[in-house]
Amino acid sequence: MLAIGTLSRKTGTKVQTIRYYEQIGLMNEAGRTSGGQRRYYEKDLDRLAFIRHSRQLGFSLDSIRELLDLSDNPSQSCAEADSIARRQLRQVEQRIKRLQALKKELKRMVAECDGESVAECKVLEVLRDHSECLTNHDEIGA
Amino acid sequence: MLAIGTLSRKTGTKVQTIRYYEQIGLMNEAGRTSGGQRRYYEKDLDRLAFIRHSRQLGFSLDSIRELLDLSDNPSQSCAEADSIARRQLRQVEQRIKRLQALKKELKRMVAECDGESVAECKVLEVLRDHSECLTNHDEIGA
DNA sequence: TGATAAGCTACAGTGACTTTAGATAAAGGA
DNA sequence: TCCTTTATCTAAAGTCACTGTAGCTTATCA
Repeated sequence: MLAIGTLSRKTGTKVQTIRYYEQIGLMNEAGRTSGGQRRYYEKDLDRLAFIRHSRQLGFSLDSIRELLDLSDNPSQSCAEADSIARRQLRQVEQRIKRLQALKKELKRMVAECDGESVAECKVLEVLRDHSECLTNHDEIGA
Repeated sequence: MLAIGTLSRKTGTKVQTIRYYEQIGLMNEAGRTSGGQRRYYEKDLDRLAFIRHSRQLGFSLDSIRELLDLSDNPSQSCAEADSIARRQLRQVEQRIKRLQALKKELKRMVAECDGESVAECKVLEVLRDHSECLTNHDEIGA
């Protein structure tokens, strides 16, 4: 029987995060000691490891839920797991593309800046004037 | 005098987002008509465009706040704006690196999967067993 | 005048957690 | 056995950067 802290250490997951996974139904409800502390089996550790690894590969919790369902029913076709992974791959590729466009523009920004006063700062100038952009970066963010 | 919808259209920002920027103090409080609707000047439009462009380049709202402060005090040295931009560039480069590692592993995952039953699914297998990873991907996510 | 579009506030929801506060339990040493 | 330290518990709020909803009011134009 493993305590939550052991799962935490072995998977590099914060204790609160494990409880959160239980709360949203991604981890099964753990058994409890008489004092009310959670205790886990090896299979719970495996499941958590699966979740964490999938998260590290960028899968959303929803996707992970699907993958876990598949994993729990091993007689089904693999096609669905494959398509989830391919979708994930496409998303990753798109993010890379977008970030590379950002990198290009940021590089240009800092390259043109020669450290004079803000009045002539290229960084701020570029940010002010979108029309100077080399790239169109429509989407935002992470 | 520009209505909020005009700013919205010209900058591609949702109306609610503009109001949100006002709420958190990123945009100045707009003047109002007798009926209570917000009205803006060109300079507000410029400021919003600056914010949006910076967001598209991945700057956090906190960084943007700093950049706007600099922009409002044009006699200062440009060094700080430069360092914020460089920090941003580093972050973008790191994200690209990480995503490329993910891409590699996802590619390997889907390449090895031949569409048989879940029991032999390489995708799920790889997710189950972190030790098979080619890469160490410590950080998570976006 | 009256229809329609645009705007208003206030609040809840998103994803994937993290943080905090305050209390209780377990484990190990003297 | 007692004590101390470490681990765990619950419940709720906070994070980031918005987005969505409900129900109402204002502005604009024919």
